[in-house]
Amino acid sequence: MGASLKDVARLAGVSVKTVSNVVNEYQHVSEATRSRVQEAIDQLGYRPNLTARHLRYGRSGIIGLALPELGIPYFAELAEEIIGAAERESWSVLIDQTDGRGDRERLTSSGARSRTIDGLIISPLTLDAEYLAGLRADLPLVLLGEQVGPGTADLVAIDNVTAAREATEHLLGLGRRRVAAIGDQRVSPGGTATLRLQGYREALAAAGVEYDPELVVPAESYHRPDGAAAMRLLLSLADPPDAVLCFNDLLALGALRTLLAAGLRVPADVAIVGVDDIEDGRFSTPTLTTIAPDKTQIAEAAVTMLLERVNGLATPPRSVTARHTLLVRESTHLRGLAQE
Amino acid sequence: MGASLKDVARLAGVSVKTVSNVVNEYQHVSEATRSRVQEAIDQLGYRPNLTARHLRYGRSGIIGLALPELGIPYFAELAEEIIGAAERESWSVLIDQTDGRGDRERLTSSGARSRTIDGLIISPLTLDAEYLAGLRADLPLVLLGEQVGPGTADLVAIDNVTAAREATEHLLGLGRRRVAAIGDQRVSPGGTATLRLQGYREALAAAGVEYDPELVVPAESYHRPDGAAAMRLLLSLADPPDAVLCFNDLLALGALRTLLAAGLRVPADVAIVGVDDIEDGRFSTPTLTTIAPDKTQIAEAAVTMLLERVNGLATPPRSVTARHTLLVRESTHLRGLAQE
DNA sequence: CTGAAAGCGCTTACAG
DNA sequence: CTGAAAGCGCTTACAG
Repeated sequence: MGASLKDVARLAGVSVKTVSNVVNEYQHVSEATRSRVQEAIDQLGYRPNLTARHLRYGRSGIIGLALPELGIPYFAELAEEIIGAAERESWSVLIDQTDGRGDRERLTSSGARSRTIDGLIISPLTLDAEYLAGLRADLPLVLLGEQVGPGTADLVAIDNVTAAREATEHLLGLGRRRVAAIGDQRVSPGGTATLRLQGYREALAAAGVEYDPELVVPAESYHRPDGAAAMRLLLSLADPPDAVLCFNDLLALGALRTLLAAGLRVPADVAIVGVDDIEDGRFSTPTLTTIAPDKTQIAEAAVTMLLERVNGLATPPRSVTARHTLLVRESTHLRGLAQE
Repeated sequence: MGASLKDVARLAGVSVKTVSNVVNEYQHVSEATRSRVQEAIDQLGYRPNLTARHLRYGRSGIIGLALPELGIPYFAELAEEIIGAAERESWSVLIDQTDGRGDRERLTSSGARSRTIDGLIISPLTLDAEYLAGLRADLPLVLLGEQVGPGTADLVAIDNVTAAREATEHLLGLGRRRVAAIGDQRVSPGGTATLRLQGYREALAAAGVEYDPELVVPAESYHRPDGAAAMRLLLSLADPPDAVLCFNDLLALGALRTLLAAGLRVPADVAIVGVDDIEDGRFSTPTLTTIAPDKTQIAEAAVTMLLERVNGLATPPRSVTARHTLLVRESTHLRGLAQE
């Protein structure tokens, strides 16, 4: 295949060490030697073998990114940011999709446990403890969005309670009093859904609106069809909602579809807020009001913390709270464009 | 850090070769030896070092996937399929984003040229020749969607001419005669856009409708804002269109937004067709008629062809034409749900 | 059925 | 400023 250091050394008539010095741009190589070596490199089309370099260094230069699925825009957008942040530090990213049919199979077949990664950024949204247990014990880990067990690893997340409270306050501020919530999940006790539900309830309580369990609809997953189905359920109530907080934008877009298909007006009849700020919501009709997490900040914090761990940092687990912003768009704004 | 084969061998009182035999499940290891070795493995928590294995084998077990950006749903969905197909063959996927600000910088900084990959699947939609030139000459390559130069590498794509012709015929079949096209690009002569434009023109010609260059609007990139802007341009014409073929779904969703915001009805006033069948179009209002490429087939063909090359196959470049289907939804179907 | 040794391509003390 | 040698952890002929 390709030429090795040894080949270059032979051709240039120098030692392997000298070639290595040139390749790695070390000082103290005479100009004459350097150019002779460079010539040999060009002539042979030599390229360093990173695998060998990694073996020597005891690391691969690759970090893993474990996500439920890239088909969910929020994760795709986040992956984009994380790959960018990692590349800026000269690291590569290997993506592992964890959701869908057969977590276990995939875990085994892809050899995630012993795979060539120096660290892992993982979004545990739908991950069971089993997945984590299957990982190398010494693998540096950063959790995205959600704690798994107490103080397991570094964490970066937005303040979910506050975010949900602000979104709900916004809906209440429009004068709505039948505010529903879509996306409840009881899988993980301290999970995202639980925190968002808490924020929702805090806002209701502060406004003196009674909490009605009937208005809280769970979602098995956070895709558009789940939101659509949940909204159909809410519309079938004797006293249906006039506003909905959806725990992500995909649920909100599904709910929106159900409302429009039922001939209802958004936001005139029902106002909607989502979470994530995916691009879809900026071009739907009506456009979608949402809580926008600072994805760039999340990606950069995750990569920074992970690389610190990879480089040997040994402090107790840390936690970064990323910024979030409520973006008011047409789905809650009566003078919006597409009101008809 | 972790234990090596040597450590296990020492603890079990056997040679390294024997441990390797056990780990790789070779025949001809006595049951007694096997269990003794297995015990040592468990005790030390030994895991094979893949980097070393890869160095030995002369390959990394990793393939690269170079895409414009994951933020474009079509690419995210395709990446999902490709990662899945690769994992089924026990290969990992490293993603390289090529678009956006500073292709060149990223190419250099990420070391794509010498990176640890055994082969590359690349979607050259927005890639310049420079990127390809920067790659290892001996790197097995599969192109996605679009040829770059004649017979450069294996290719998998749908029949773009036929797909565009069918979509246009569908619009003409609704009785529309002012059929616009959004997404023209003159960057690459034999590129996707050129082929789709050709199919569009063939359909017009076959229906005896005169080709009006005014109705063909270029798009610099294929995002929602490009589609929205192009549609605004079309609406400003003296004789605006009553149907639009968009060269991808994102353009179509952008165009849809412009139409609805302008108070027009879709499809009553203007019918729309896209290409890609991304999930967004299944939940927009109205839902989006589209050409659906068989993404699973594309992913599997690409991975299969690439791995064949990696394994030494040396035939001339091959070409796979993937299936596509026209999915008729509300944006061209008058009796659709959300007509109001 | 098992062992001792070479080598994948690199870097890094250790000499000179 | 440059060389010779060891070693990262693995697999694979080659012996026995």
